Amino acid sequence: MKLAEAKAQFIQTWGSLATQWGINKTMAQIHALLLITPNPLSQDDLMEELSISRGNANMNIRELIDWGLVDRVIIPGERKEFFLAEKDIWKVARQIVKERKKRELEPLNKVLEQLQDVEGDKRNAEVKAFTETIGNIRKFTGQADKSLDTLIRADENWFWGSLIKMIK
Amino acid sequence: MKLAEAKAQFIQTWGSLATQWGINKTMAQIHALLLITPNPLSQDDLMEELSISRGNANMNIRELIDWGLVDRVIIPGERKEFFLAEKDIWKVARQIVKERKKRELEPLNKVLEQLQDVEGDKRNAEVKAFTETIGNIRKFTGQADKSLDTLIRADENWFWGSLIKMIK
DNA sequence: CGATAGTTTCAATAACTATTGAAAGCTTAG
DNA sequence: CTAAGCTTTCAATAGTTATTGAAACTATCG
Repeated sequence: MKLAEAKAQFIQTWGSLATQWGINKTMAQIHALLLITPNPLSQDDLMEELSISRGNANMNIRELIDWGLVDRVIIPGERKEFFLAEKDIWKVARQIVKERKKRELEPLNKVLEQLQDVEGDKRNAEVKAFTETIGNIRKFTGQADKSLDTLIRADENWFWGSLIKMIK
Repeated sequence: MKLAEAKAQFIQTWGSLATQWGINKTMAQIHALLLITPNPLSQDDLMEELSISRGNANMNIRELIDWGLVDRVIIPGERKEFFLAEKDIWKVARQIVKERKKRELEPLNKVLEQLQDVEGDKRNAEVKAFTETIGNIRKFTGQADKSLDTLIRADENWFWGSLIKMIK
């Protein structure tokens, strides 16, 4: 397979995978392109390679920076801004976990906490089923919360190493 | 908080969380309602409680069954079909991981494998960066694949227990 | 075998989300 | 200061995905 073809396929695969995870396709494609490009790219480079508009490029670059996956780079002598992605996939994964945890798991935990105490007779089957389910979900999300914190702080070798040892 | 209100909030929270993960809102809401309901519900019950159409209900119930999260239940003397959700959240989570792994991670691994060998000079910076990134992603997804398999097979206490011991 | 209760399908439509592109806003160099 | 180069915003529009509802289908009962 030729490089250009392989690049295109990677960008497109990454983009469609992202949509299945509630992530904007363009955002994933920009990220994919930056991941496989050794040097920083300008907004115009991204627009051209991916055939996207200025506004779209701008918005999604900003989002990627906000997620901590891409950095702005200044190249001396150039007026334009350039962009560079973190290449260490383990760091990328941890960063994504960290952000999604903050944006989703933590708010969910707050809601569940409020739902834990409903008024009503505890002997009523409906009330009982509700509080029980919410309680179990809370237990689960609470454990997930702690474990993800550890994972976020973890060093690659330590984490996979321990997990693999634990598995055997 | 009153039960009815709490139920409604849980259903709506679960539904909007789902959309952030590429899961259909109605599917998540039906699942949420079945999770907090002790007895099996009919399609008509679901349609009424969630104010959704027959077609929508039918389609998403089928999808939930397909994901292994909901079971069809026959109640003697009743002509209708009833539906019941698995209440053990740990089992639910494992089932979701199992399905997403099968539907997404495994196909991704196949694509990455093909992308691994591109033609061209290995000393070329572009070729080098590409093969290196793809290689790293493969290493990562390969490890994730194995670890998820273990997690899927794992028993709750064993898994969290070991993870917590490992963390400390 | 109808008649009836229940289920499934699917084309039309609605709702939602992403994308464009032109205009406004900055920033820097001269 | 102001013109040129570059970035950001946002209302309009396109594209995508979800939902409806009526018709077709299937199973069950007397």
